[in-house]
Amino acid sequence: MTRQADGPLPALPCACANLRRAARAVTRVYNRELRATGLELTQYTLLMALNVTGETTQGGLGRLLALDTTTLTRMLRPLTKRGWIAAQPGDDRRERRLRLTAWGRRKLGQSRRHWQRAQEGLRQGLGEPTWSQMGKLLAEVTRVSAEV
Amino acid sequence: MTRQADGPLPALPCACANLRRAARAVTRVYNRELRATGLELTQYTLLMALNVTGETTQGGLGRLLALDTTTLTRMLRPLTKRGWIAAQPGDDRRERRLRLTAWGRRKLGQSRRHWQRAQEGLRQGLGEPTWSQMGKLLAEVTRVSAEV
DNA sequence: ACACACTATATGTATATACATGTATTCTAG
DNA sequence: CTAGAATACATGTATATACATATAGTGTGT
Repeated sequence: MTRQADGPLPALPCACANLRRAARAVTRVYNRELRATGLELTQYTLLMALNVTGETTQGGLGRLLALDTTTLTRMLRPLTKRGWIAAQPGDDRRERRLRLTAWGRRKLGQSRRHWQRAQEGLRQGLGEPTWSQMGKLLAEVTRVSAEV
Repeated sequence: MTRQADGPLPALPCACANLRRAARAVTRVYNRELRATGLELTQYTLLMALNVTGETTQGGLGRLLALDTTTLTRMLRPLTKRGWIAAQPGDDRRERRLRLTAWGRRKLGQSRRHWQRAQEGLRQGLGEPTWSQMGKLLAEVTRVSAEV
């Protein structure tokens, strides 16, 4: 990306644009650290989420991440291909039940310290009060947007 | 998207994942309102940004939006195709100078009230103090992430 | 003027993301 | 039990996004 020396970026009139711009900027920070692992932030997120939930369905994962389930169909493909996530039909045979494989857990474990460098860097850059404010704020924004 | 009745989504351990999840949820709110206009939020954002800056270069627009300039090459294509944005080489002939056309300004004007419905809905849903907190917070997050 | 570093954008490739629609499966009213 | 509604996921299609690399243009030191 083209870097800049122009000081802080002016706020945009659109809250959504500001949010997406922030997401791009932050994603770059995390991806830079994760580069060494061969995982991208979004892929790390899927493994992390599955590790948190334990076995779940594609729809359940999509709801947790506020991701369209049909988007997940394709996002999961490279991860199942590489053997980090396993999928099999559930008792309700429309469902795909997803779980981390042993390899997936290992991959997640090996990548965690890289992820953590990014996360700690951001936390330090923001400072503790701002950091925890961000957590609360994002939860609230997501809640409000999802319930509309 | 699959809707949910599960109450608030649990926070994820990763700040970037939380940020991206919020961005997806909020983007859906805006896109729902913008649907009637034939513009998507990201396209509205480009028109809005060009309207704010006036004539600028592709690189300048990318820096403003924290978007890779090579990403813009393709994001701009449908908008120039439809005649809302005009591009021509600058005095420095490597540059593409971009500007809103009259049509583009009109399109932006016609779409503004739809955009505003989304923005006002979100603002009301969050309440004024949280709303302005969000503005400051996103500015800070973007600044910190961009300067690393 | 020239060689070389530097900059701005384009292209190749891969993933992320959503919506409309299709298909298989499950549920439910009668 | 069955017809039709509802659900879960897959596919088609379009845009969003980034990075590596290619190309063309600019600036600079000698």
